[in-house]
Amino acid sequence: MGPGELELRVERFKEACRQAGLKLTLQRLEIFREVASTMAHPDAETVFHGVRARLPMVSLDTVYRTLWTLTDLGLLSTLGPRHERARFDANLSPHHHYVCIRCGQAKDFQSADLDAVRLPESIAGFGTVIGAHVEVRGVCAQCAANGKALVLDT
Amino acid sequence: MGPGELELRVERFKEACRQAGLKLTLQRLEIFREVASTMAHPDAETVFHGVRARLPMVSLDTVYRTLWTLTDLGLLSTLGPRHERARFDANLSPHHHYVCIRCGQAKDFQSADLDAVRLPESIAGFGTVIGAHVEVRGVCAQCAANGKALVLDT
DNA sequence: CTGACTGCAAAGGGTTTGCAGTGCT
DNA sequence: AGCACTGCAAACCCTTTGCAGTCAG
Repeated sequence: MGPGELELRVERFKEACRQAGLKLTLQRLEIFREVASTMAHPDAETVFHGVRARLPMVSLDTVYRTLWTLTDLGLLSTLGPRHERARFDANLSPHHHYVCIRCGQAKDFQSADLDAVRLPESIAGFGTVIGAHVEVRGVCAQCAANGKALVLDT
Repeated sequence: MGPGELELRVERFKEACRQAGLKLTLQRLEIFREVASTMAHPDAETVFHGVRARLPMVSLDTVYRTLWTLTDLGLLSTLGPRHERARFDANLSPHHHYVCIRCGQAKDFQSADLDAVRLPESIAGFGTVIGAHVEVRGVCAQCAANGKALVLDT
Protein backbone atom coordinates (compact mmCIF):
# COMPACT_ATOMS: atom_id res chain seq x y z
CA MET A 1 0.00 0.00 0.00
CA GLY A 2 1.63 3.25 -1.16
CA PRO A 3 1.80 6.46 0.89
CA GLY A 4 -1.42 8.41 0.92
CA GLU A 5 -3.28 5.30 -0.12
CA LEU A 6 -5.08 5.14 3.18
CA GLU A 7 -6.31 8.71 2.91
CA LEU A 8 -7.40 8.01 -0.65
CA ARG A 9 -9.42 5.04 0.52
CA VAL A 10 -10.96 7.04 3.33
CA GLU A 11 -11.99 9.79 0.94
CA ARG A 12 -13.53 7.30 -1.43
CA PHE A 13 -15.32 5.86 1.56
CA LYS A 14 -16.78 9.19 2.63
CA GLU A 15 -17.94 9.93 -0.88
CA ALA A 16 -19.53 6.49 -1.21
CA CYS A 17 -21.39 6.93 2.06
CA ARG A 18 -22.75 10.25 0.87
CA GLN A 19 -23.89 8.72 -2.38
CA ALA A 20 -25.49 5.77 -0.65
CA GLY A 21 -27.22 7.99 1.88
CA LEU A 22 -25.39 6.44 4.80
CA LYS A 23 -24.68 8.60 7.78
CA LEU A 24 -21.01 9.22 8.35
CA THR A 25 -20.56 8.22 11.95
CA LEU A 26 -17.31 8.08 13.84
CA GLN A 27 -17.71 4.34 14.32
CA ARG A 28 -18.12 3.71 10.60
CA LEU A 29 -15.14 5.82 9.78
CA GLU A 30 -12.90 4.11 12.29
CA ILE A 31 -14.07 0.63 11.42
CA PHE A 32 -13.38 1.27 7.77
CA ARG A 33 -10.05 2.86 8.55
CA GLU A 34 -9.07 -0.16 10.60
CA VAL A 35 -9.65 -2.54 7.70
CA ALA A 36 -8.21 -0.15 5.14
CA SER A 37 -5.00 0.41 7.06
CA THR A 38 -3.88 -3.18 7.18
CA MET A 39 -3.08 -5.93 4.72
CA ALA A 40 -3.83 -8.63 7.26
CA HIS A 41 -7.46 -9.25 6.20
CA PRO A 42 -8.76 -9.09 9.77
CA ASP A 43 -11.88 -10.84 10.98
CA ALA A 44 -14.64 -9.03 12.87
CA GLU A 45 -13.14 -9.56 16.28
CA THR A 46 -9.71 -8.34 15.22
CA VAL A 47 -11.24 -5.20 13.76
CA PHE A 48 -13.15 -4.77 16.97
CA HIS A 49 -10.00 -4.81 19.08
CA GLY A 50 -8.19 -2.46 16.76
CA VAL A 51 -10.99 0.08 16.71
CA ARG A 52 -11.47 -0.21 20.43
CA ALA A 53 -7.99 1.19 21.02
CA ARG A 54 -9.25 4.48 19.58
CA LEU A 55 -12.97 4.26 20.35
CA PRO A 56 -13.28 2.39 23.65
CA MET A 57 -17.07 2.39 23.56
CA VAL A 58 -17.71 0.65 20.24
CA SER A 59 -19.54 -2.62 20.49
CA LEU A 60 -18.79 -5.82 18.67
CA ASP A 61 -22.20 -5.99 17.06
CA THR A 62 -21.70 -2.57 15.53
CA VAL A 63 -18.50 -3.85 14.00
CA TYR A 64 -20.34 -6.80 12.50
CA ARG A 65 -23.16 -4.63 11.19
CA THR A 66 -20.82 -2.09 9.74
CA LEU A 67 -18.54 -4.63 8.11
CA TRP A 68 -21.42 -6.24 6.23
CA THR A 69 -22.95 -2.91 5.36
CA LEU A 70 -19.70 -1.78 3.79
CA THR A 71 -19.32 -5.10 2.03
CA ASP A 72 -22.78 -4.75 0.54
CA LEU A 73 -21.84 -1.25 -0.52
CA GLY A 74 -18.83 -2.64 -2.33
CA LEU A 75 -16.29 -0.81 -0.20
CA LEU A 76 -14.97 -4.02 1.30
CA SER A 77 -14.78 -7.55 0.06
CA THR A 78 -14.55 -10.79 1.96
CA LEU A 79 -11.98 -13.49 1.75
CA GLY A 80 -13.75 -16.77 1.16
CA PRO A 81 -17.45 -17.16 0.45
CA ARG A 82 -19.77 -14.64 2.06
CA HIS A 83 -21.54 -16.06 5.10
CA GLU A 84 -20.63 -19.61 4.34
CA ARG A 85 -19.73 -22.57 6.45
CA ALA A 86 -17.05 -25.04 5.45
CA ARG A 87 -17.74 -27.05 2.30
CA PHE A 88 -16.00 -30.30 1.50
CA ASP A 89 -14.54 -31.61 -1.71
CA ALA A 90 -13.35 -35.12 -2.54
CA ASN A 91 -11.89 -34.12 -5.90
CA LEU A 92 -8.15 -34.16 -5.29
CA SER A 93 -7.02 -33.57 -8.85
CA PRO A 94 -6.18 -29.99 -9.84
CA HIS A 95 -9.28 -27.99 -10.54
CA HIS A 96 -10.78 -24.56 -10.00
CA HIS A 97 -13.97 -23.20 -8.55
CA TYR A 98 -16.78 -21.01 -9.74
CA VAL A 99 -18.63 -19.76 -6.66
CA CYS A 100 -22.00 -18.06 -6.69
CA ILE A 101 -21.96 -15.10 -4.31
CA ARG A 102 -25.70 -15.42 -3.81
CA CYS A 103 -26.37 -19.05 -3.04
CA GLY A 104 -22.85 -20.18 -2.28
CA GLN A 105 -22.99 -23.11 -4.69
CA ALA A 106 -19.62 -23.98 -6.15
CA LYS A 107 -18.91 -25.66 -9.47
CA ASP A 108 -15.64 -27.17 -10.62
CA PHE A 109 -13.88 -26.43 -13.85
CA GLN A 110 -10.55 -27.37 -15.39
CA SER A 111 -8.12 -25.22 -17.28
CA ALA A 112 -4.76 -26.28 -18.60
CA ASP A 113 -3.89 -22.59 -19.06
CA LEU A 114 -4.49 -21.84 -15.43
CA ASP A 115 -2.66 -24.92 -14.22
CA ALA A 116 0.35 -23.90 -16.27
CA VAL A 117 0.77 -20.37 -14.95
CA ARG A 118 3.83 -19.94 -12.83
CA LEU A 119 3.49 -18.21 -9.47
CA PRO A 120 5.64 -15.17 -8.79
CA GLU A 121 8.92 -15.62 -6.90
CA SER A 122 7.69 -13.53 -4.03
CA ILE A 123 5.43 -16.35 -2.92
CA ALA A 124 8.39 -18.35 -1.74
CA GLY A 125 9.02 -15.70 0.88
CA PHE A 126 5.62 -16.28 2.44
CA GLY A 127 6.13 -19.98 3.12
CA THR A 128 5.65 -23.38 1.55
CA VAL A 129 3.20 -23.86 -1.28
CA ILE A 130 0.84 -26.80 -1.08
CA GLY A 131 -1.49 -25.92 -3.89
CA ALA A 132 -3.09 -23.14 -5.86
CA HIS A 133 -6.41 -22.73 -7.55
CA VAL A 134 -8.51 -20.03 -9.08
CA GLU A 135 -11.71 -18.87 -7.49
CA VAL A 136 -14.13 -17.21 -9.86
CA ARG A 137 -17.01 -15.30 -8.35
CA GLY A 138 -20.29 -14.45 -9.94
CA VAL A 139 -24.01 -14.95 -9.81
CA CYS A 140 -25.03 -18.36 -11.08
CA ALA A 141 -27.67 -18.82 -13.75
CA GLN A 142 -30.22 -20.14 -11.29
CA CYS A 143 -29.89 -17.21 -8.93
CA ALA A 144 -30.01 -14.77 -11.81
CA ALA A 145 -33.20 -16.44 -13.03
CA ASN A 146 -34.81 -16.23 -9.63
CA GLY A 147 -34.02 -12.55 -9.92
CA LYS A 148 -34.40 -11.56 -6.33
CA ALA A 149 -33.05 -8.36 -4.85
CA LEU A 150 -29.34 -8.00 -5.36
CA VAL A 151 -28.45 -7.83 -1.71
CA LEU A 152 -29.83 -9.53 1.36
CA ASP A 153 -30.56 -13.08 0.25
CA THR A 154 -28.25 -15.88 1.25
CA MET B 1 -16.54 -37.46 -12.80
CA GLY B 2 -15.97 -40.44 -15.09
CA PRO B 3 -17.53 -43.87 -14.65
CA GLY B 4 -15.87 -45.93 -11.97
CA GLU B 5 -14.35 -42.82 -10.49
CA LEU B 6 -16.43 -43.16 -7.36
CA GLU B 7 -15.28 -46.74 -6.79
CA LEU B 8 -11.71 -45.63 -7.37
CA ARG B 9 -12.04 -42.94 -4.76
CA VAL B 10 -13.61 -45.35 -2.30
CA GLU B 11 -10.80 -47.84 -2.80
CA ARG B 12 -8.20 -45.12 -2.26
CA PHE B 13 -10.11 -44.18 0.84
CA LYS B 14 -10.07 -47.69 2.28
CA GLU B 15 -6.37 -48.03 1.58
CA ALA B 16 -5.64 -44.67 3.21
CA CYS B 17 -7.60 -45.61 6.31
CA ARG B 18 -5.64 -48.81 6.60
CA GLN B 19 -2.36 -46.95 6.26
CA ALA B 20 -3.40 -44.34 8.78
CA GLY B 21 -4.59 -46.94 11.25
CA LEU B 22 -8.16 -45.66 11.13
CA LYS B 23 -10.91 -48.16 11.67
CA LEU B 24 -13.06 -48.65 8.65
CA THR B 25 -16.54 -48.10 10.00
CA LEU B 26 -19.74 -48.01 8.04
CA GLN B 27 -20.28 -44.40 9.05
CA ARG B 28 -16.90 -43.32 7.72
CA LEU B 29 -17.41 -45.16 4.51
CA GLU B 30 -20.83 -43.67 3.89
CA ILE B 31 -19.80 -40.18 4.87
CA PHE B 32 -16.87 -40.32 2.50
CA ARG B 33 -19.01 -41.83 -0.24
CA GLU B 34 -21.51 -39.03 0.17
CA VAL B 35 -18.90 -36.36 -0.44
CA ALA B 36 -17.13 -38.33 -3.14
CA SER B 37 -20.27 -38.97 -5.13
CA THR B 38 -21.21 -35.35 -5.70
CA MET B 39 -19.65 -32.30 -7.26
CA ALA B 40 -21.75 -29.97 -5.16
CA HIS B 41 -19.18 -29.41 -2.37
CA PRO B 42 -21.69 -30.09 0.40
CA ASP B 43 -21.43 -28.63 3.89
CA ALA B 44 -21.64 -30.79 7.02
CA GLU B 45 -25.38 -30.64 7.34
CA THR B 46 -25.96 -31.54 3.70
CA VAL B 47 -23.69 -34.55 4.05
CA PHE B 48 -25.58 -35.46 7.18
CA HIS B 49 -28.90 -35.53 5.41
CA GLY B 50 -27.51 -37.48 2.49
CA VAL B 51 -25.93 -40.13 4.67
CA ARG B 52 -28.99 -40.35 6.85
CA ALA B 53 -31.03 -41.62 3.94
CA ARG B 54 -28.90 -44.76 4.03
CA LEU B 55 -27.82 -44.84 7.69
CA PRO B 56 -30.73 -43.41 9.67
CA MET B 57 -28.86 -43.58 12.97
CA VAL B 58 -25.80 -41.47 12.17
CA SER B 59 -25.44 -38.34 14.22
CA LEU B 60 -24.48 -34.90 13.05
CA ASP B 61 -21.47 -34.72 15.32
CA THR B 62 -20.05 -37.89 13.81
CA VAL B 63 -20.36 -36.28 10.43
CA TYR B 64 -18.41 -33.26 11.64
CA ARG B 65 -15.74 -35.36 13.29
CA THR B 66 -15.36 -37.61 10.28
CA LEU B 67 -15.24 -34.77 7.79
CA TRP B 68 -12.38 -33.07 9.61
CA THR B 69 -10.59 -36.35 10.22
CA LEU B 70 -10.66 -37.12 6.51
CA THR B 71 -9.59 -33.59 5.70
CA ASP B 72 -6.61 -33.90 8.04
CA LEU B 73 -5.82 -37.20 6.37
CA GLY B 74 -5.78 -35.46 3.02
CA LEU B 75 -8.69 -37.42 1.58
CA LEU B 76 -10.90 -34.37 1.44
CA SER B 77 -10.23 -30.72 1.05
CA THR B 78 -12.28 -27.72 2.06
CA LEU B 79 -13.52 -24.89 -0.04
CA GLY B 80 -12.42 -21.67 1.55
CA PRO B 81 -10.10 -21.36 4.53
CA ARG B 82 -10.13 -24.21 7.04
CA HIS B 83 -12.12 -23.36 10.15
CA GLU B 84 -12.19 -19.70 9.41
CA ARG B 85 -14.66 -16.96 9.93
CA ALA B 86 -15.15 -14.20 7.40
CA ARG B 87 -12.15 -11.94 6.81
CA PHE B 88 -12.43 -8.50 5.30
CA ASP B 89 -10.36 -6.75 2.70
CA ALA B 90 -10.35 -3.10 1.68
CA ASN B 91 -8.03 -3.64 -1.27
CA LEU B 92 -10.31 -3.39 -4.28
CA SER B 93 -7.67 -3.56 -6.99
CA PRO B 94 -6.99 -6.96 -8.58
CA HIS B 95 -4.80 -9.11 -6.39
CA HIS B 96 -4.36 -12.67 -5.21
CA HIS B 97 -4.09 -14.40 -1.87
CA TYR B 98 -1.61 -16.62 -0.15
CA VAL B 99 -3.42 -18.31 2.73
CA CYS B 100 -1.75 -20.24 5.54
CA ILE B 101 -3.68 -23.42 6.26
CA ARG B 102 -2.45 -23.41 9.84
CA CYS B 103 -3.04 -19.93 11.15
CA GLY B 104 -5.40 -18.64 8.48
CA GLN B 105 -3.37 -15.50 7.85
CA ALA B 106 -3.66 -14.25 4.30
CA LYS B 107 -1.16 -12.20 2.35
CA ASP B 108 -1.72 -10.36 -0.91
CA PHE B 109 0.38 -10.65 -4.00
CA GLN B 110 0.16 -9.34 -7.53
CA SER B 111 0.84 -11.11 -10.77
CA ALA B 112 0.41 -9.73 -14.25
CA ASP B 113 0.64 -13.28 -15.61
CA LEU B 114 -2.25 -14.44 -13.49
CA ASP B 115 -4.34 -11.39 -14.25
CA ALA B 116 -3.85 -12.00 -17.95
CA VAL B 117 -4.98 -15.61 -18.10
CA ARG B 118 -8.26 -16.05 -19.89
CA LEU B 119 -10.95 -18.16 -18.26
CA PRO B 120 -12.35 -21.11 -20.21
CA GLU B 121 -15.55 -20.68 -22.21
CA SER B 122 -17.39 -23.15 -20.03
CA ILE B 123 -17.53 -20.58 -17.26
CA ALA B 124 -20.06 -18.54 -19.17
CA GLY B 125 -22.49 -21.41 -18.79
CA PHE B 126 -22.36 -21.18 -15.02
CA GLY B 127 -23.44 -17.57 -14.78
CA THR B 128 -22.06 -14.06 -14.71
CA VAL B 129 -18.46 -13.41 -13.74
CA ILE B 130 -17.77 -10.66 -11.24
CA GLY B 131 -14.15 -11.38 -10.54
CA ALA B 132 -11.50 -14.04 -10.28
CA HIS B 133 -8.44 -14.47 -8.17
CA VAL B 134 -5.93 -17.13 -7.29
CA GLU B 135 -5.78 -18.65 -3.86
CA VAL B 136 -2.47 -20.22 -2.98
CA ARG B 137 -2.36 -22.46 0.06
CA GLY B 138 0.60 -23.37 2.15
CA VAL B 139 2.15 -23.15 5.58
CA CYS B 140 3.51 -19.70 6.28
CA ALA B 141 7.08 -19.12 7.46
CA GLN B 142 5.97 -18.26 10.99
CA CYS B 143 3.90 -21.40 11.45
CA ALA B 144 6.67 -23.52 9.98
CA ALA B 145 9.11 -21.95 12.44
CA ASN B 146 6.84 -22.60 15.38
CA GLY B 147 6.97 -26.16 14.16
CA LYS B 148 4.01 -27.53 16.02
CA ALA B 149 2.34 -30.80 15.16
CA LEU B 150 1.12 -30.84 11.60
CA VAL B 151 -2.50 -31.34 12.46
CA LEU B 152 -4.71 -30.08 15.25
CA ASP B 153 -3.69 -26.49 15.74
CA THR B 154 -5.87 -23.69 14.49
C1' DC C 1 -36.30 17.78 14.25
C1' DT C 2 -36.43 12.88 12.73
C1' DG C 3 -35.02 8.77 11.08
C1' DA C 4 -30.88 6.22 11.00
C1' DC C 5 -27.38 4.35 13.98
C1' DT C 6 -25.35 2.61 18.22
C1' DG C 7 -24.98 -0.03 22.54
C1' DC C 8 -26.77 -3.41 25.40
C1' DA C 9 -28.27 -7.81 26.27
C1' DA C 10 -30.40 -11.81 25.03
C1' DA C 11 -31.45 -15.12 21.45
C1' DG C 12 -29.89 -17.95 17.71
C1' DG C 13 -27.50 -21.50 15.12
C1' DG C 14 -23.75 -24.03 13.81
C1' DT C 15 -19.84 -26.67 15.73
C1' DT C 16 -17.32 -28.99 19.34
C1' DT C 17 -16.63 -31.80 23.44
C1' DG C 18 -17.21 -35.24 27.57
C1' DC C 19 -18.90 -39.45 28.59
C1' DA C 20 -20.63 -44.05 28.42
C1' DG C 21 -21.89 -47.72 25.38
C1' DT C 22 -20.71 -50.18 20.94
C1' DG C 23 -18.21 -52.53 17.53
C1' DC C 24 -14.11 -53.00 14.51
C1' DT C 25 -9.65 -55.40 14.34
C1' DA D 1 -10.47 -58.51 24.59
C1' DG D 2 -8.85 -53.89 23.91
C1' DC D 3 -9.23 -49.60 22.23
C1' DA D 4 -10.97 -46.60 18.87
C1' DC D 5 -15.38 -44.89 17.35
C1' DT D 6 -20.17 -43.53 17.78
C1' DG D 7 -24.39 -41.36 19.70
C1' DC D 8 -26.29 -38.38 22.94
C1' DA D 9 -26.64 -34.11 25.04
C1' DA D 10 -24.77 -30.30 26.92
C1' DA D 11 -21.43 -26.74 26.32
C1' DC D 12 -19.30 -23.26 23.39
C1' DC D 13 -18.54 -19.63 20.48
C1' DC D 14 -19.44 -16.54 16.99
C1' DT D 15 -23.01 -13.90 14.97
C1' DT D 16 -27.45 -11.79 14.72
C1' DT D 17 -31.55 -9.40 16.45
C1' DG D 18 -34.96 -6.40 19.34
C1' DC D 19 -35.21 -2.43 21.79
C1' DA D 20 -34.53 2.15 23.65
C1' DG D 21 -31.55 6.00 23.77
C1' DT D 22 -28.50 8.98 20.82
C1' DC D 23 -26.79 11.58 17.04
C1' DA D 24 -25.83 12.97 12.23
C1' DG D 25 -28.02 15.51 8.55
